[in-house]
Amino acid sequence: MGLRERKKAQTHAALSWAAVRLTVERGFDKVKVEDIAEAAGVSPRTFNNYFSSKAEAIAFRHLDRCLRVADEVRERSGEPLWDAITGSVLRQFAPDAEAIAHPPVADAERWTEGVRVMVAEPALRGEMLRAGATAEAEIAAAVAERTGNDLEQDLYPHLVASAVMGAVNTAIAHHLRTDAAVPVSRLLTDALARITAGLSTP
Amino acid sequence: MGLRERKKAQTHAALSWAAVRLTVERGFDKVKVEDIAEAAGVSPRTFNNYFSSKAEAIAFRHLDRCLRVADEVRERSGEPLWDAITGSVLRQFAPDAEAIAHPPVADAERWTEGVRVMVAEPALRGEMLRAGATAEAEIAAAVAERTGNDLEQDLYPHLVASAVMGAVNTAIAHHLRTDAAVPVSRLLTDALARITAGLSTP
DNA sequence: TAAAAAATTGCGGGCCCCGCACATTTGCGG
DNA sequence: CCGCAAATGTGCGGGGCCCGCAATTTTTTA
Repeated sequence: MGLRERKKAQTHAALSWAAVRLTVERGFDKVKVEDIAEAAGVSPRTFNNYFSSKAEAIAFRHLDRCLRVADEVRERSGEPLWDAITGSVLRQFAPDAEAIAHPPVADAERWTEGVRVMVAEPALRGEMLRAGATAEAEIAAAVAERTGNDLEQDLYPHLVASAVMGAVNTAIAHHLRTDAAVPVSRLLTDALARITAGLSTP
Repeated sequence: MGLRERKKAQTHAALSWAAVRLTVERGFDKVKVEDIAEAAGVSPRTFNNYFSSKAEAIAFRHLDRCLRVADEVRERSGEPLWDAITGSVLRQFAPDAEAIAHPPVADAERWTEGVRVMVAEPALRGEMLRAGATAEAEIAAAVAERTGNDLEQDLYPHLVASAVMGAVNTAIAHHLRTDAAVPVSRLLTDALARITAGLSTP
């Protein structure tokens, strides 16, 4: 990867990180595109060269994580499908590598509360879900690749992808709803296990 | 219901129908809020008293259908859970009661093609998914009511709701992707059956 | 090092959405 | 049947988002 692409990726990350941080701190509609651009050190106009909306910039990190699940499922063709899926999901969502990779936030309490407010924002929920749907398509393709299904004609890979993203969303929502009484990893494994086993019996 | 509420419901329906029709005919970004308001016979300002965005107006009919599924699941407490779910879903989505209830479109070919373009619109996909998520919460509540689960603490009702909406979305997407070779009702029953049975085996 | 390709920026404009105040309509009790 | 309170519709104005376009700066390539 040349210097050019690396800089682009950096700007992408800087913008999306700034968008998330400011939104968590102040709330969605108290952050102007201008603020985000300034925090990332680019002009306001440049912001929209990278993201087509403020919401998209915020959802970008979520999209990225979900897409990595698809990639990992593709790579792990050695183990059984559902082991690969569960493993990939846990890797991306369990220890919340996010929090570690970035400048750790001073007040963790305030931060998670801000996140709660953020994900409740209607405008963002739509964009988050859209990110999930985009990733879902990739996961479906990865599954079809592994199982030999036809991505166009067969329902199975799409059902799997949809169920996986549904389980992930449900687990995360539960985690945010209850106060982290149960570790996310357990919620994720539980949810995925129940999906594979079938939901007919409570 | 008084005359007041009935008029409100009428305006709601008129606006959302106009929004859908114009969007299908011309494409999302060639329809201005002004156009929709005019087609519904109200002022542009009034539009935003009913819907907080153009996309929301278009997704409203989808939301309505999904919410009716939740209602019906609540009502049908006589039969087993999954029978109630499948039945409710089929009732709402199978014969596409939509097309019958409204002034039938002249050129059905052109219409479905327009719908295909419409649902591909990024701005709308987010809003559609958001509608699905809203309905999902209601369905989860309905399921919890029936099974005696705790809506806050238990994962099961949320998993069921998520899987159901996922199945519906997947089936509809499949229907739009392939050219109606298989009836929607069959796709829906198939998808739901596979969900309940478990997805572990292709 | 010069030319080509690509990214950033400023400007201008269209549109969306909302708050506010005012007009209009509706429901209700006398 | 009537007038009044409450709810709804409307016009105006503004803030903000997003994009097309063209000029400018930066990076790559020859």
